[in-house]
Amino acid sequence: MSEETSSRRDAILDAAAQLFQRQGYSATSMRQIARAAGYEAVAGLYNHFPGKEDIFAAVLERRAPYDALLPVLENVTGDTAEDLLQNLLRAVIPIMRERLDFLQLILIDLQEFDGRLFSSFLQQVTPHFVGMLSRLLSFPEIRPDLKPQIILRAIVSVIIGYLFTEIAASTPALAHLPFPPVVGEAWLEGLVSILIHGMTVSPEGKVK
Amino acid sequence: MSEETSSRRDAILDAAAQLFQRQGYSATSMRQIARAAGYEAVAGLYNHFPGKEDIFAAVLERRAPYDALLPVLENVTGDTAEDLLQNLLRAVIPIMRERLDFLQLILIDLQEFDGRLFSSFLQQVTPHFVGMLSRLLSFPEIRPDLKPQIILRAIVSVIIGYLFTEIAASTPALAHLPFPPVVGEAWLEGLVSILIHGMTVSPEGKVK
DNA sequence: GTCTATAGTTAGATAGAC
DNA sequence: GTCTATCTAACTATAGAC
Repeated sequence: MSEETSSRRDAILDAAAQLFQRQGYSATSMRQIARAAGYEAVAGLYNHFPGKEDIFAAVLERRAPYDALLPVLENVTGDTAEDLLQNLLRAVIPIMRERLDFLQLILIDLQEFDGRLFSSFLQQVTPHFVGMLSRLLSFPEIRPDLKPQIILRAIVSVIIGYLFTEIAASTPALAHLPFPPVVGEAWLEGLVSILIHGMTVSPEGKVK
Repeated sequence: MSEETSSRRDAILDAAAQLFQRQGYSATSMRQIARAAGYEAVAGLYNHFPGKEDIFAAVLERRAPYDALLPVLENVTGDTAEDLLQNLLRAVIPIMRERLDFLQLILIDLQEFDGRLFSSFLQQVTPHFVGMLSRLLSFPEIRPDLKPQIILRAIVSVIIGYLFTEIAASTPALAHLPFPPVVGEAWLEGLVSILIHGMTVSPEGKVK
């Protein structure tokens, strides 16, 4: 494997990633990938990968945000539960937002390969998530009536939901809401605030 | 259009829906649809639909949960904001959970057709969602510092995130969490409670 | 390692008998 | 409306010259 071949390999993966995201897996042909990667003919691809599925697997592995995500889950801290949660979401959501391409690839994996590659991603990430969760639960102000599983699912749900509404918000269909647009970090801050404090103020000023 | 042809048409749509969900759009062939619908040959399909894209569009339209969703958004009420929110989520989430098939079809639409059909769905649903939101905002205990757009997005995010973690929870990769399983309605109740009250108890017993 | 050429298969769609 | 038969085009993958 010389330096030339590895840069060719990278060109293939970059081209394939773009095409898979735009068109899906089955709708993207080996010929399209070859041409986008600078080849005249399909056959060149088979010098680097055994087949189409292997290209997709390599693309997904390459785009997985392990490098950015795992250190955050390992190291995020805070003086209070609120502080920790804010630091977590303010770190994780921008990471995932910059990798919406990875999210799209995961969706393809769920449809075309029954989520096999996604499962392997989850198995590598969840232990780190659980470590973060135990630090969060050690704070006394966390409501004792909430089970850890439910807190974990709520956090993950908000992250996923935020990313999806981010995609949906870019479609023209949602341009007709009778509200002025909210820009930048305000979205994230509002969501964090709701997750931590809720959207209501209890009449007694006391929660539950 | 006799009764026979319309039942044939239904058979085609049911067969196509299953195949599209399992395999995606491009990976599902007209021949597969024809056989699953009881035809010996492909040509039979073209007596009912001009082409493959038209079959997919008809499938999506047929599976869209307008009938169950719109009345809920129109009519849901409550004595307090908490009551209204609980009633809303407890009605909407089971509806969507029973229609996870629709969610999968939407994902296909996002990949294969740039979300064109999803946009049309959103345009029909969002006005009803906004109507519900204005009733919610009329309650005095809703935190005045939260903008309506952010509350709306938080609600939608939680619904979407809940549905996705529902799918992810069914994969074997998540069977190894060091927690006992939570069953049934407890998931939903916990999520609603967090959305309304947050996951922390403020030290002063006062929000923000 | 990259090319030309092509094998072998399958795709969506159609013509015409019945 | 459903069938048999078939068209044209595209697909993944490979063999072999260079």
